[in-house]
Amino acid sequence: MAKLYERVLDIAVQRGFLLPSAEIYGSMAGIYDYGPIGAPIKRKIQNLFREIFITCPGFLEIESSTIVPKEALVASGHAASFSDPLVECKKTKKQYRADHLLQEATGKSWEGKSVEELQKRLKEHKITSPDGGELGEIKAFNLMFGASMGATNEKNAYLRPETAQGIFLDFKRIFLQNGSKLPLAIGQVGRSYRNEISPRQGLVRMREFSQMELEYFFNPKKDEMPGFEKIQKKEVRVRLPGEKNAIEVSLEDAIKNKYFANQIMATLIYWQHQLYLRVGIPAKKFHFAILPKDGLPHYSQANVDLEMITSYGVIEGSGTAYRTDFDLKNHAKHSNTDLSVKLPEEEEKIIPHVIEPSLGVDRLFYCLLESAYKEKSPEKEWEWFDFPPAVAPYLAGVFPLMKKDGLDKLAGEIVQTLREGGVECYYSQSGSIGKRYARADEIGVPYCITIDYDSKEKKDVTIRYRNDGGQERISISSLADKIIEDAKKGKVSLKC
RNA sequence: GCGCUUGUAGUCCAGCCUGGUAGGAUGUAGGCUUCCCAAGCCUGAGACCCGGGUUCAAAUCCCGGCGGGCGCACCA
Repeated sequence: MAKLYERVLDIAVQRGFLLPSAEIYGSMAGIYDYGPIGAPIKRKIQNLFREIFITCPGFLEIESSTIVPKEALVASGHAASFSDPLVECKKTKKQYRADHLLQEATGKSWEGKSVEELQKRLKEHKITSPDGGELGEIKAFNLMFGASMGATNEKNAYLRPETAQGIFLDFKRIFLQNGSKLPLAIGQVGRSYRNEISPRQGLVRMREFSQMELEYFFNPKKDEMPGFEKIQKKEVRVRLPGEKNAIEVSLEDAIKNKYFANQIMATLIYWQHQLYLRVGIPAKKFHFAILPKDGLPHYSQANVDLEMITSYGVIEGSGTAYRTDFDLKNHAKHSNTDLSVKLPEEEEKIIPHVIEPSLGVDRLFYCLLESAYKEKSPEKEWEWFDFPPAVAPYLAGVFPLMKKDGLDKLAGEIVQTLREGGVECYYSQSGSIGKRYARADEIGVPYCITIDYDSKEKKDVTIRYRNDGGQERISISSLADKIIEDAKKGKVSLKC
């Protein structure tokens, strides 16, 4: 019995959700193209993020460059922490991290030390591999894609390993151009790149992937969130360090118990909870894991990971990090630029603190595929997707019962009417009507419109609902409004 | 990156062991059929992952590469 993820990924490629990138040249591991069906779904997920995280008054969206100068990533700590010193056991050919082996032997952390130093210490402590073999030379493996800008072979730039850094680099000008006050929230949706040693698990570990991030800059002395009282009783599922199961807890209690650093962090987590629900991930399939202090990334003071439960096991769908002033402080130092700000309420200039939710688009997309996937059943003898209308690739398919006698022409007019009425739809006249319904189910289209001989006389059509196969007769003039109205009912309530 | 395994039309699969015209199903395009949950008939287009080797001859045997799956390692 094949694993669910295997089947889902197969179907995703077969039905045009995903395409293997550069397939005619043999494909590339860890890189996928989004096909004609997948691309609109991804776009809709990203737009839901925008709707929830960026369209609030005072929230801004930017699009920064994907190439980042080397110095910026040295300052952010990525140049050091994204480079793994790997060493091979000559006997078993297994790879180990030199700094981890040293840490085991000496009890102290060797992270970020130079290859030369680690090599010296390995010899000094006469360290052998855990398999008992002799160790080879250390090779630095950089998780970032290097780039050479200009007429040089030197790697003087990198493809960004996260979208966040662009926001920090642009912060000063945006702050000054937008009222010079805090809080200030800047979001970004875009591609990031990590040169994974061995990409696996389809969309879970990719070399090129998309992120949705928001940097919420605030005065650390004023960490309230406007409007928090409206949502403080809302509950999210939280998993505590060392615990296996998640528990339901209200946002205000989560702050009291120090699971979340403050109201800002609690709000940004609640918005993620809403985004996942609106994309169609069932509440039981995800929760927020509180990271223990010693498990934090190099930039973070507090971290909450969104964990998704999938057939791969638990995978990380997002991270919410309290980055403090780490990034701005380091960029200020390395670039020799003053990134502190003068606020009306403060005597001295301060460096803003930042809380950042960082969401993986591709992982969320995958999780959606897996949770919407439906096996064959007595009701439907084919595999289909139960996408909420908000993220379905099309809202409707338009089919003439026969492709002659003017039915095709009338169907073409209805497609036009629907598009003008704001309904994304597609047209198909191939095969029997039942076959076209099945095809629509297979890519998760929620509504099918069929034009028959009566349609010409009575100016009405059949609308067919994906999930129960039910049909009703409806006038052409009210069709677009009816579909839009129905699609809205699939929505979870709005925030803000 | 290491080990095992795998690669044939858009998709699923046969052929490979034992070298000799690549076959089926499904999809797709066109035609016929007043077709509402993958109906039927006719016609057409469509494939041996890439490179090298052995051989008169390679989808088939051998080597290498690339991709997929599993295990190990790695996973900011």
